[in-house]
Amino acid sequence: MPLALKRRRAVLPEDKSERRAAIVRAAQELLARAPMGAFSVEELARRAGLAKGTVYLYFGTREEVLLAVHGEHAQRLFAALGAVLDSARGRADAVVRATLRFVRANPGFLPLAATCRSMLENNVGEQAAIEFKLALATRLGELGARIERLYPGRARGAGVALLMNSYALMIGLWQLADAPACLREALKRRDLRVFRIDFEKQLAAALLGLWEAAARGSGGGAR
Amino acid sequence: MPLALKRRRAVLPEDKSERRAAIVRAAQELLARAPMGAFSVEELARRAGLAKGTVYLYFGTREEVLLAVHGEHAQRLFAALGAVLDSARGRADAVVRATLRFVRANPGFLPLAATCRSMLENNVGEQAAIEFKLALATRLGELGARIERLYPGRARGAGVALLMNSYALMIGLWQLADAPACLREALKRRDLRVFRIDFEKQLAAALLGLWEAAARGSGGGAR
Amino acid sequence: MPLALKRRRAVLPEDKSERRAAIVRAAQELLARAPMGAFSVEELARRAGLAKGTVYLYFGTREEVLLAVHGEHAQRLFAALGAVLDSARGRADAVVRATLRFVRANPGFLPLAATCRSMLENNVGEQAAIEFKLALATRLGELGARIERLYPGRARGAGVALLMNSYALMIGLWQLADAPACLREALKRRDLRVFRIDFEKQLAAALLGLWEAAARGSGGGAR
Amino acid sequence: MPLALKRRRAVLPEDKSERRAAIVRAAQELLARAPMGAFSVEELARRAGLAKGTVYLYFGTREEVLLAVHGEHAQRLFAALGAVLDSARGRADAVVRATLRFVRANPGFLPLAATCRSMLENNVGEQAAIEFKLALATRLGELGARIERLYPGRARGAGVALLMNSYALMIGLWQLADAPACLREALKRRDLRVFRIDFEKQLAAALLGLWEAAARGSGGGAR
DNA sequence: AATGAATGAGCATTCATTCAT
DNA sequence: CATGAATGAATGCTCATTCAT
Repeated sequence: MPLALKRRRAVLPEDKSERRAAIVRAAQELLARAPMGAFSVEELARRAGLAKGTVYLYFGTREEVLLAVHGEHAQRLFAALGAVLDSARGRADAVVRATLRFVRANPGFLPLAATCRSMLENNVGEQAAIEFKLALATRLGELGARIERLYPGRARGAGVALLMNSYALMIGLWQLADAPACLREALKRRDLRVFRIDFEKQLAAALLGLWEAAARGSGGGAR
Repeated sequence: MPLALKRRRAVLPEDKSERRAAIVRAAQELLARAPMGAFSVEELARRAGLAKGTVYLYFGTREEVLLAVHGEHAQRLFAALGAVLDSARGRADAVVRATLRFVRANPGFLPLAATCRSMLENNVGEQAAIEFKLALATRLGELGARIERLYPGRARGAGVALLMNSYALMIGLWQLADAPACLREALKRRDLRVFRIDFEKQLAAALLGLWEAAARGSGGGAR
Repeated sequence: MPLALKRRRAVLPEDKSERRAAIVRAAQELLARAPMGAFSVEELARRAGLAKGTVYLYFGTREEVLLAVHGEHAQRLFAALGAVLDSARGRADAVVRATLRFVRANPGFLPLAATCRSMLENNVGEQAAIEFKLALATRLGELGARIERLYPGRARGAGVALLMNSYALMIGLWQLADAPACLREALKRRDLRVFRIDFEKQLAAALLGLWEAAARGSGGGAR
Repeated sequence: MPLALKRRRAVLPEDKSERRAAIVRAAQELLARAPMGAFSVEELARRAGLAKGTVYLYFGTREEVLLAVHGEHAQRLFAALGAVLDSARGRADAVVRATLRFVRANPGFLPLAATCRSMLENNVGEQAAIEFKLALATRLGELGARIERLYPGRARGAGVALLMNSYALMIGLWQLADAPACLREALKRRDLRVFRIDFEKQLAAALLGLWEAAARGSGGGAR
């Protein structure tokens, strides 16, 4: 005699992916509060209105949920960039503005992205990891190709490299710029002023350099 | 009732810092084997030939040991860059070569650097965090200033910004490029070839772009 | 990856409280062997045939288990006193005899009672502490009221005060009288004979004085 | 080459006992701040202006220091009672007043007394335990005898028993009455008002009953 | 005698994951 | 499918005590 009220079962495929999405959504909300994957599966399940075990029907491990969140972020970022490639024909300043807009609108993105690799390293099934990478790979390839078409004369692979360098700058600078709570106070000291980084400004400048160079055809064309 | 053959006591200040250094060294060795701070204090102490409690005489928490390792890495990197600014007058290709040489010679550097922020966030005393940042700040400031002298006409702060962007690129690209063990195999798939990144090549190209631009005076000069 | 032969699950509320009771019982057994809460949660769980983590499904901390044991003792003592108030109409000698009988039958009671306060101080959640006190408060109030009805003319609160004084005497005298192991031998010395206390005899005499006075109406009626 | 400034050596016996006393004094100060032996040997030594190791030249274990503090408290209490037996010829109300005055003046006394037995149980050498008890035994015997002389007609041992019962009441009631920090708030609840004990009032009443009965010759005369 | 560096036993607690119901 | 009770591995840190200097 089960005492708890069980959720209606998700039988249809669409119900299932809706449930899966609900979990990802709950994770995003939790991530917005406290940065980094600092929530328990218990919390996640509660927030999604499910039982702990149910989460494991849709995801293999806790980290796979985070990976899904990250994947969704990434898709959204790709979409934003794709849009700007269309609308602004890849003008560097437009790309940079779009990127910053995205970062601002998704406060959970950078903290999560910064820990993405250790997540994969730690506790993600091979299947899930491959699927994640696969989804990225496709979009990344497309986007890279479009960039190469916009900036003709670039080496094969220059578009993807540009995207990757941009991504690397974002997460790298964020790690540098986002002061941990325990240092908030100390950063006011004069001798630590080098670390009072205006993240957006510095990122904007760096990205601009990258994309303008790409547009002009100098540098960055690895691979 | 503690009872064991004890290490010779470190009474003099120089002995003490030698002992401290021994702990850092042991941590570096451990870090070389298994990536990321995946060693227990037990292991660390054993490797340093000390008792667990002794580690806590020299460091406040396990993470502070890691921070010290990272700090030492960073100093070494600064030294390498400083040398090349002297010898090669800051020529971009020399800087890039020195950077790659450093990265190759210190395999523990990037994995640790990539987790540095979450380390600070998690379990490091304010004191230790400040000292760490302080040591960096000084060197960073010096190095930045020297760069600005080499590349005249740059905005105030352009040197430090260049260094930070370089650092960000390094750790960002590494996170992107260094495939977790569980993906080694899968990366052979054709549809994942975008992620078969030649880290050194791509980093070299990106850094070159950055430093050449700085030398020329275009972009990157935030702050 | 947890893996073991698991206990049958306690799904129904009644099963759950049975499981909870099993833990308390195991603690009592352990307490009987070694005095004072000198057992690890590990031991406790093993004895209860559960995993360590399961203990924490039913209790918030190790100390809350001890508190539950103490609470049960106290309820039993109240029951014994209640019975004798009925059967012997509160005659002092009967109350005293019942008390001694209880103390003898529950060898773990006094050692635990004597440490009860420092337990609460140390590691008990507010919720658990309140529930514990609440359960006591009710019974204590009832019992006190009944005493006041038996010994008419007593001040409001005299019953509860009498019970508290009796309790205080019990644990206070026990602390004085129960020689620690390391003194067993030494107590044979002539010059320490003052400390060779016949606990039961002295407690009986003191309690008798207290209750007779209360019955007669002299003293003790604080609050 | 010892770098620290060492304290002047205590060579003469009087210097030694002065040093010992300094340690006890430091412990008392520490006990006044935070109740129960919640200070580390480190703190104790620092406060006494000594090194940790030095404490162990004068005391066998941390708990032996606490025992010495308790012993001193007890001697002081005995002195106070002795004085009042002289001055007031043992009048019950005077004894009670003196007791309360002592308790008020020595806020560390009751918390320490309440944990005294578990201290002896836990980590006190036999020698130290015997010496402690011996010092008490003598004074207790004397005081008991004087009481018996004041209240003639009492059984042999009635004086000591009265003192012990009084002591037991004190510490027992204190344990009952002194609400742990985590309950301060909750005690305001109406259903917990039984536990809002006015310690001094209840102790005074109980003690008065005890001593008046003793003076009159009824009860309490165990042993 | 005094110092303080070195020792290491000891342990509660969390929480991702499983799987019986 | 959904649930949530049960599991147990995993470990940083404290601090009383010792003893080389």
